[in-house]
Amino acid sequence: MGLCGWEGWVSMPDVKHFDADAVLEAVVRIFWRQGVTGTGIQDVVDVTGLSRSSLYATFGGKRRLYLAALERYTEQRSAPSLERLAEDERGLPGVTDFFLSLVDARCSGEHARWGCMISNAHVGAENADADIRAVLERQNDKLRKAMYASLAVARSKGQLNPGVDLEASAEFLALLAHGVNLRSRCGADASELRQGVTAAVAAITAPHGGAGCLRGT
Amino acid sequence: MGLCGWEGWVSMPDVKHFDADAVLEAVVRIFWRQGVTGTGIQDVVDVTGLSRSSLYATFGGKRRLYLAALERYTEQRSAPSLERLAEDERGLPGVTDFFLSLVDARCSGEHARWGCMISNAHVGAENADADIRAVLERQNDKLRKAMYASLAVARSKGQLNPGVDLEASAEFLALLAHGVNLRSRCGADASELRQGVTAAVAAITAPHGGAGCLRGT
DNA sequence: GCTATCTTGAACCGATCGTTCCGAGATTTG
DNA sequence: CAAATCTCGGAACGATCGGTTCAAGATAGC
Repeated sequence: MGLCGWEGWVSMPDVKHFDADAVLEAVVRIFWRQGVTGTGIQDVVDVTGLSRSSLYATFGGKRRLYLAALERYTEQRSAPSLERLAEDERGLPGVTDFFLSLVDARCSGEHARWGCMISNAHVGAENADADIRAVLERQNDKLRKAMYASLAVARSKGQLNPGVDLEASAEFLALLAHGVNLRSRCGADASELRQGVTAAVAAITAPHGGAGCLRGT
Repeated sequence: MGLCGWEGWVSMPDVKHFDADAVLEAVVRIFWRQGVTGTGIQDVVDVTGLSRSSLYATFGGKRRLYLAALERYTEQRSAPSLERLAEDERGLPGVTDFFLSLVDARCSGEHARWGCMISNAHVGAENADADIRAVLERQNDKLRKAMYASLAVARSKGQLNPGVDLEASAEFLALLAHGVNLRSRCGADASELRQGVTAAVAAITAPHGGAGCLRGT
């Protein structure tokens, strides 16, 4: 913005007096918890500690601010676990781990009952914005593709029930993740959620050593 | 309110000039679409056609108004399909029908892309209210119990995979329904959602005549 | 120190928030 | 018709909304 290199010389009389990254993280947290309509600029001012003018000079406005926070969330919070899932070489155990750690993250620790910022954005008025909706759609694609990758590994390892459709099951597991995120906002028991996701993974598991196929007892 | 029968006589000079039920239905629709934080009293005035004073005299305030709308939604929109599911005697076909008609209702027709008012309320700031949260929890219980009932029928008919846990699977299908509701708000394809829910039901289906269990070809 | 640039807090803008109040008009009873 | 009572439209309440402006303070290079 200031150092656009006009013709050789440029002055830099002052620098930002705050850590823009730390500020954005605080913004993520409040939008994550309260949503965009539930959060006022004053709230953002309060949690970041900087002034309205600095906020607007740096980010531009509520819409741009939320968009920046949403992108940061996807990169820092969502993408890592999705990549871990997509690159997991274990198959179904990777899927199970994904869901169990999801339940943990949603029900305990610092962000308990906050849900997922992506899932939350599906419901709020923010989904009317095309740019925001594009982020949500892109992230949902990532989730589904990560699920598909792990399911494909599971198939190659013979962990999957023969009748399981990879594409459709990836979709259904993605929907399940959204359901977990949503229910966690209302204080759902972690054990209940664990039961649910465990049952879902068990349902697509091949009837080898696990449950199922026991006939006499 | 007016006819509390003091001492034999009571006056009734005027009656309400509007259909309270029709008004509440309009309130349901706007809260359903926009949520509680996204809807102003002015919006309610606009869609109902009556004035602020009548609104407050009849319902009491925004909180009470939303609560009344939420209860009406559960009775008129949610409960019927849940009861149909719970009393369905077909087993898994009943579950499939529930999900397919859910997808239809969420993706087409008058209320397309509105999601479910119950699911939506999980995300909004309204879930901080104890009374509202009680409604959400009660309704989620109904959903899970209805699923359980249909799964129990399915088991008795031998439609279920032997390893399927009724309780846990009811939970997982309830989560799936929330996922469908949530994704529909972002414009998810009906065909995608149908694929997902179909795969979920297929996963718990016994390997009889359907998919699965085909060994040679 | 001087100057240029950026940061920042405070004030202000029009609009909207949820809520309250009152007068005018409608309606039922005697 | 007259009296009593309720309804309801509209104005107005104070507070907060998102957004802008501006002068004073801080910081850099000269």
